[in-house]
Formats: sequence, C-alpha cells, structure tokens
Amino acid sequence: MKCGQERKNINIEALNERVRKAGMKLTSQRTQILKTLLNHPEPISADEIFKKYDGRSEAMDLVTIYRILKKFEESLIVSRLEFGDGVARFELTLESGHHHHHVICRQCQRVEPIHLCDLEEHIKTVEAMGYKSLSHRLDFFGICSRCQ
Amino acid sequence: MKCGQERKNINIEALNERVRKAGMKLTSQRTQILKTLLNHPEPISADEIFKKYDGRSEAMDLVTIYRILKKFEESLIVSRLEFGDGVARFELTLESGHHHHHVICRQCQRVEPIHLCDLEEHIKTVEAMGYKSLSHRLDFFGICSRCQ
DNA sequence: CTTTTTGCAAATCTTTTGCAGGCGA
DNA sequence: TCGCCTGCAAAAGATTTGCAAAAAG
Repeated sequence: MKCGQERKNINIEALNERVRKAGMKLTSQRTQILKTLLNHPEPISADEIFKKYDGRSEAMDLVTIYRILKKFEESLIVSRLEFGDGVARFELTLESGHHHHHVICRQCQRVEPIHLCDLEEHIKTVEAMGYKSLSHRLDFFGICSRCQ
Repeated sequence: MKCGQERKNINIEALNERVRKAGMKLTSQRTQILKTLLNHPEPISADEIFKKYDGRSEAMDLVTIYRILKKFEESLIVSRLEFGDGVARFELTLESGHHHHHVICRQCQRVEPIHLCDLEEHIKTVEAMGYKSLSHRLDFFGICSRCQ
C-alpha cells in the first residue's frame, strides 16, 4: 500500500455520489457535513461542526452529527482520528487506500498532514507475525514553529 | 532516537524507587498498581485494574486509580495509549527513551508490542517542517492469527 | 407510500473535581 | 505533626439510545 498523494479533484458532487452509492439517503445535513469537511483544513470534531452552525438557520442537532459521522465512517467516506485529548476528529478519507499521517502540535493542537509513508519494512514484519488485513496509524507530536 | 529493546530487569523495587524519586509518597495503592502493570502482558485500562481488585480486601477506588495513573504519567513512569475505542490504556514506560509500537487485533482487541522502529526518514521530514521535541506513535490494526 | 433520517430527551460511559478524613515520611 | 493521598459523592464531557415526527426516493 502506497500513500502520499495530495487529495485532488474532490468536490461536493463526488462526495454526494459516494453517499448515494453507499445506499444512504442524501439529506441537507449530510451534504452540509461533507461541505464542512471539504473546506476544513484539518481534522474536525463533531462538536466543532455543531458550533459552526449553531444558532444559524442551517443548525443541526449534535446527535445527528454524531450519527452521520458514524455512518460515513462505516462507509469509509470519513476517517475517525484520536490524538489523545479525549475528542475524536474526522477528515475525508482519500480515494483508493491512499492515506496520510499527522503531526500534532502539543501546544496549539493544530494538526498538519504528512504526505510521506514508507513503512513496507514494518508492514512485512507485522504480517510475519500472522496478522491479516493490516492498516496503520502514524502520528508525530511536537511543538510547531509558531509555538516555539 | 532508537527503540527496540525488550524490557529487562524491571522489578517492583525499582519501580517503587522511581515513585519516591519523583517525590511521591509510596502508598499500598501505588505499589499495587505498579505490580499489576508489571504482571499484565499488555496495556491495561483504569477500569480493568479496578475490576481486578473489586470486592477483594485490597479493593481501591476507581478515582484513586485514575489519579495515580495520571501522576505516574506525569512522572513518565507509565505511558497512556489510545487505540480508538474510547478507553485509555496504560503500560510501564521503558527506560531511557526506548519505546515500542503496537499491533491491535480488530477482533479480540488484544495488543501485541512490536520491537521495531526505524523512522529516521520520517523524523527528519517532520523536523524539516519546523517541529521540535518530537515524539511519535505507530500502531498497526489487523486480524490476529487466532481470530482469522 | 415506505423506509430512512432527524430532533429532542434522557441515558451511558469514561474521566475529573471537591471535600473531609486518613496515612506516609 | 504536616502535607500529600484516598474514598465517597457528585460533576463534567463525549457519545449513544429510544421514540415519534419529518423527509427522501
């Protein structure tokens, strides 16, 4: 499995299509969440999405957001990430198995993607241990240049 | 930073000593938790530790366990791990910066350590992005041989 | 028109906090 | 003795569940 490509040509139409293909109905809430994920530069939490619309006419229930994100995750449309602060964050899953890793600033909590992944060695080792259907997660934690 | 060594010669005396050195009082609860971590083959959650003693004469409060684990984490005696199921797990921190990574079975949730870590390339890349004080986490998720 | 989805209320689960009494050094 | 620790009760924060009404196809 290779990874590293920057996401390209992802638009709201294509995402809506993936929702339909997954057998889900396309509601305004679902499209709104997809648009939010598309425009947000880094992984976002359910509550952050909620606050973006809270009070506005497009407001939606936090529960709805959790439910939609869970369904999207099951259909591999989004990926759930956890960085150790007790809050799950979500980002759009890239096409065809491509994925990336993250650098998290311990000070400002900002998350930056790293488009580099060469873990062939590691993967072979784990397969030799008897594991199948492998996926992985690699995250770096540090202090970003802005916070130093 | 190199990593890969199996833990050796860790005993309860040495651990008690680390607690004292960190300026903490040595209580029976703290020693009990250290012994539990020492004997448990894989990362364990606060609740699992609680259940090990619940009902017995050595029973301790869940809150106490959380508080002790947090203090131990601050003193780098234990490491907190999260694998995405909403529960934090803990394991003893190995000496002198050595650490290891994990393979988690998606079926039975068992966690196995991998004593392999060659991420020099990756670390250089992230440093080039301007980050300092880097640490990292690398986990593999798959189906173990027993569960296939 | 049928099935899925949403909103609201309430529950659940993990982890944290406040406070008074207890214990280690 | 003195201050750190523990236990109990309660709170807090994230996420889930039940159910009736609303919307999608």
